Amino acid sequence: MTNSDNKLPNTFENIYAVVDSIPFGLVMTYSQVALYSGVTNPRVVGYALSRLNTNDRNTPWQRVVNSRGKISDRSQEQMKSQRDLLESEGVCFGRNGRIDLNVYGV
DNA sequence: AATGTGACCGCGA
DNA sequence: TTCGCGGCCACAT
Repeated sequence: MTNSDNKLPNTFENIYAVVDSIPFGLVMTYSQVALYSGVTNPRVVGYALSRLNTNDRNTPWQRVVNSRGKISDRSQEQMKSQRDLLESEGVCFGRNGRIDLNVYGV
């Protein structure tokens, strides 16, 4: 066991681990994921998730939304699939496409 | 080593 | 209430 083996796992691994822990049917904001994974800036979480597209994992990326309870801007295609996936988990979207974080938040 | 970039967030208008 | 702008930090090049 060398000293270099003591270093913490890289940021992405931490982020993915937290996202993996989000329960079925619930959502977390980027800020929350950042907080729980030890990252200071929530933007990094979005960055990590965007890189997830290329790595196939069973990570429930759809359960991460922004602080307003809305799906973050991206291609229409991706946004629609995220919404579909969440609705299939029983998450209800309000009138302006918002999720009530007091109900579905962790 | 330096610069660019982003699935964010909070605040002021 | 919605919209625009700046600040933030870690990954990519």
